[in-house]
Amino acid sequence: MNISPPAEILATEPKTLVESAYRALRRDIIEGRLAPGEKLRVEHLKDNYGVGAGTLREALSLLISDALVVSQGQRGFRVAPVSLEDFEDITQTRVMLECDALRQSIAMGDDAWEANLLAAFHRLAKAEEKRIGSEDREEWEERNRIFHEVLIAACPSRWLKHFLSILYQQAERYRRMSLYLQPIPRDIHNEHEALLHAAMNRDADKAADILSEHIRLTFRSVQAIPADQLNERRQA
Amino acid sequence: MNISPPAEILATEPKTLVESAYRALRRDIIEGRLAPGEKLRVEHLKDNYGVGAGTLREALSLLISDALVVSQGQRGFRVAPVSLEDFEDITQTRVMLECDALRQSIAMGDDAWEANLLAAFHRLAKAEEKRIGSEDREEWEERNRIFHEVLIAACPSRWLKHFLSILYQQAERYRRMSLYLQPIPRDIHNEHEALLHAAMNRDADKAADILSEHIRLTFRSVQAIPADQLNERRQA
DNA sequence: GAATTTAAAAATCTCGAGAAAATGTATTGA
DNA sequence: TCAATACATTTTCTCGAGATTTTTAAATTC
Repeated sequence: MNISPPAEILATEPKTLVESAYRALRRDIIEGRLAPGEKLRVEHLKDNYGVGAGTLREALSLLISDALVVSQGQRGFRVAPVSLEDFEDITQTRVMLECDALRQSIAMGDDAWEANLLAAFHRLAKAEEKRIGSEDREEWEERNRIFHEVLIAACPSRWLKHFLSILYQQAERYRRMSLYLQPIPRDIHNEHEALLHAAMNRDADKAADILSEHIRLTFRSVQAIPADQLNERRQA
Repeated sequence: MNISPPAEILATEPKTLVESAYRALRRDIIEGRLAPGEKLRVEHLKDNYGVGAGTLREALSLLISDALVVSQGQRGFRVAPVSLEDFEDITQTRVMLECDALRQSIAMGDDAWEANLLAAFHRLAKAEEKRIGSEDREEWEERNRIFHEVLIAACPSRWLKHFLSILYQQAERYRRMSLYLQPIPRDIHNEHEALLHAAMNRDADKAADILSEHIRLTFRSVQAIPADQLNERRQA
């Protein structure tokens, strides 16, 4: 068997230097190597990413779409700041949109959707087994994202899915702060499994309830982070 | 009296050439001077907007945030295409988000919000009186946007408002196609007035109903446009 | 000592030219 | 006639250097 997620979810090759720099920067921001609020000096960064100044500026402009970078005219770029208030907003907005998208997806999903969902869950479960503090962390992150995307893949609204992809990215940035600090992670596997079964049984109400709680739990674990550690840089 | 809308809604001066080009391009796309799907050649456009190639590329990158421009690596930029399917999606998503935001705004709005709302409606009404086919059209567009923004201004969710501003821009692009072609506009004034009163009376259900219908009516008038006129360029 | 002014330094913003890729056209061969 | 290949043109992408603005620091004044 060769079950794989839908093509539009798989990452495509970067064709230009702008896109490479864009992805590298996005990774560094989401994973916290560039600290929230940090100033992004073009002259300094262009060496790190091996591109020219104009190219880097373009990549930074693209990151404004994702609200991972902010800029004010003549005062350069900064990593978007973080706050508990902001993450609460992200969480609530995401609950509303993702539940709606999930209901639509459950209502419209066909056999292929079910198959993709099952496959995505399986891939995620495999990554969860060996996740204990290794470098498979990135693998798990990727598969978790795909599972959530496949869940709502059958929702026909492109705009809803577009907004959710932005919110997911934002949430991942906060979530990593929690997982990085928290020694005892909650049992995410069971939540995913319950979500899978509710979706496969086409029980939209139950699935939406589980998803809401799933998203809100992440907020609570971030809420527990000491405020002064929220803006810290991680790793090099 | 010097009642004016909240500062964050008022347009700020462009401080850089990138921003100027960004705004000029955005205007030209929304108002249809650059046709949907049209190729945006940097070498050709940089003269029209009086900036260098790099600067124009940066402005185009910013327009990707607004989903008014699309790009594929090594194949340049294009004006985002339009379709009835897309506008239906925009409409539905906007109905959901804007009604939710309106309910929150009605629940949280204070006296200042009421005053701003009343003022915004008054300014809009004045523009509606003399709107019949003159160049005050742009004035009306601006005041219509501000009225809708003030309606939901008391909603505390920044993300909701951010997404709505994107959707509003998109909808405006479609709406202009309809108003440009349609000789008999519907009575938008009464819809706005009913919306104002429901909001001032804090009747969230009624306000949401009116707003839903208000947004959906726009979709229907665009639906009536012949398909072959949807992708046409307007004016020079 | 605090606040304003002045000057130096750093960073941003901007442009035009060159390298890489894609598009369009002509040529060749079946 | 059609398909495939090779060439020429167009366009995109990329870089480094110069102009403008902001930031930093020191010096002056009250």
